Amino acid sequence: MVHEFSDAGETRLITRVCWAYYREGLTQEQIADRLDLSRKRVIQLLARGRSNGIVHISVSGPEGLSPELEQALCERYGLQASIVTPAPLEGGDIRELVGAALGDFLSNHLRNGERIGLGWGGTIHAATRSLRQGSLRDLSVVQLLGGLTQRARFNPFDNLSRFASALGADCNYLPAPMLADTVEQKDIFSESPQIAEVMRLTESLDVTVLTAIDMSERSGALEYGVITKEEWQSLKRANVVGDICGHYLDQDGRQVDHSVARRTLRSPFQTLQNVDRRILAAGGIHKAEIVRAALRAKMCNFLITDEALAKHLL
Amino acid sequence: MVHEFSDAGETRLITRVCWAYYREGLTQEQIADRLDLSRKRVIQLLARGRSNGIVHISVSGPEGLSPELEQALCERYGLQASIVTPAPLEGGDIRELVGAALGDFLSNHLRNGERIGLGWGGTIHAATRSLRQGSLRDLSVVQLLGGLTQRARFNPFDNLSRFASALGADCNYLPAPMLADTVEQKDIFSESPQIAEVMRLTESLDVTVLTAIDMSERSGALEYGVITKEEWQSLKRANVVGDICGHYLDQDGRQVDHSVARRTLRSPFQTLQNVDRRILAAGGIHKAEIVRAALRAKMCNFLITDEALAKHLL
DNA sequence: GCCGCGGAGGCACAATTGTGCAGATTGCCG
DNA sequence: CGGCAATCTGCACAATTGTGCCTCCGCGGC
Repeated sequence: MVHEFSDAGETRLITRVCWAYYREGLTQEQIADRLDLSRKRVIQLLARGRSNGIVHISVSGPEGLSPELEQALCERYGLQASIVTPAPLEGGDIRELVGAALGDFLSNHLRNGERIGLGWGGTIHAATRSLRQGSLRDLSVVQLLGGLTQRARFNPFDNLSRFASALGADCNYLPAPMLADTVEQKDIFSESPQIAEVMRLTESLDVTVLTAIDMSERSGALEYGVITKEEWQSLKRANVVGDICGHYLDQDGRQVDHSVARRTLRSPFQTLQNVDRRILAAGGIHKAEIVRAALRAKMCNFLITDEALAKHLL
Repeated sequence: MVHEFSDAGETRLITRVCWAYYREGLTQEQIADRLDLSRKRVIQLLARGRSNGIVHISVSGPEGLSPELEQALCERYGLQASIVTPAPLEGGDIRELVGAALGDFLSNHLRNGERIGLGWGGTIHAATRSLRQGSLRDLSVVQLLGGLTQRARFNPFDNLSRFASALGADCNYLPAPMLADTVEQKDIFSESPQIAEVMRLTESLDVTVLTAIDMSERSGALEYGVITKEEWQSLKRANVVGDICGHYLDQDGRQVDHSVARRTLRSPFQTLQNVDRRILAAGGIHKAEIVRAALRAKMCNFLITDEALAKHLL
């Protein structure tokens, strides 16, 4: 975490080693000999190459991963495309898998010069590790909702910076808390020139990458202290099933007017709806309700999810 | 080679296994247990997934593989882009490496619905193994020059069919010999409706994938019996340094009028020049002269090559 | 100068992967 | 029905890869 940006020579070496290993098919030992490195170091360089996107491994059949489910989701909910990752054979973190699929998808889907709005969460965090380096130029990334104060495991700021650095994109932070203490405070933030400027950027996005927060006990909202237990209970009483980038929805996809919602600093609903390509990535059955709500509200036209959730939605 | 197209269930299983291995990170043994397969079979399925593009491994730094050389080539020869693969650490077949880079590049570069003209040779053969499956739709591939009669290792027909099946593209064969016995014979072929129709297709290509044949002793032209030893000598005397898809050039990139050239059945020079994106993939210093000639003639605006040849060109 | 810290190399061992071989099974053909 | 060929399985072994541990070295603080 300390030297996020290692020097260029290092990157060079990683590329060379990864090429020799994955393309030329040499063994680690051969590479170590030829390049005069220890085998240990070769292993380490390979690992780094994999984790920062110099090496990119994608898996996809001719018609996608789970053709029927993908097809069915598209038809049922009027999506432009969807990706359904196979159910994990072994426990494993679903966010890793869905995130990997998201990263893959974005690597192929984005075009030079596009502006991307970014949500936050474990899924996006995982996606950064699957973004392919190179190829794309002049991207910029914009934060869609405020940050968290404490150093949580997944912080929108951290999310954004990793994502941007993986793509070599410009970074537009929204330097404000996700949830203000009062509506008045939120308004003060919103009206500050810096924040208003970033908000304006969200009016000309090419793509959004959205994430869903659910209201279950294991919800990230509680886990990372976005909201208090009391707020959580209050939201549940108001029939909220979760939120998409700070927009709280009931099970039919209607926005719920609630104190928490009014105090949340994020790009407005209409602005998000106007974006051409809206990608929602979420996995795990505990997110079924909120994802269904998002689909009903047409908040996304691309869905990336896992087999279990896909089946629940159909 | 027998069951080129294995049944869909097989493909399905491969995808599943590859996903579990490369994405979930399970060991082969775990996968064998969960899916009730022998470990041997898992290994085999993984290998098949890699070789037919279900699994795709790409290696590329943030600015490409050899940024300086790539940059320099673009400037010197007015290319839109170029890719230079690192020099192999160990012997190894250069065509495999350049071909892999070509496959990679095409996987990212092609767009839905495009029509691709295809040359032939070991490089293209290798590229088919690096084409990523899925993502692309409604492509079609057109053969740019005639085929060979004997079952050589790399036959344009074989090349084309592998390439097309890897991309799920339509296939347009040019059912005629690459080199006719006489000019009259060639004309008869050219005028036959079937062949004329395919030739017409080459007038509306979006992309061409060209290959260079050199005139050295180890040239593919001799190796695969395209031309006889006598013709080879005669071409050399006429200052021919090689050919690009049946167009024989001297070292300055001028077309050479020679009996062999006149008898070769291929898409005309002007037609090829009119194509928007013209990709030439060739590696190895023995191809330096013909590649330089091709660059001078502006036959390509994308070049994929290896480090050794790139340095020779600069 | 001394100490502690962090990174890199070397070594050894464990896990994983690749491959060859004998034997069983399947399906096809005569 | 028997034989044959192709394929799969289980097993064993070799190669490759991953990891922990110890040591050495350089560096900065005290």
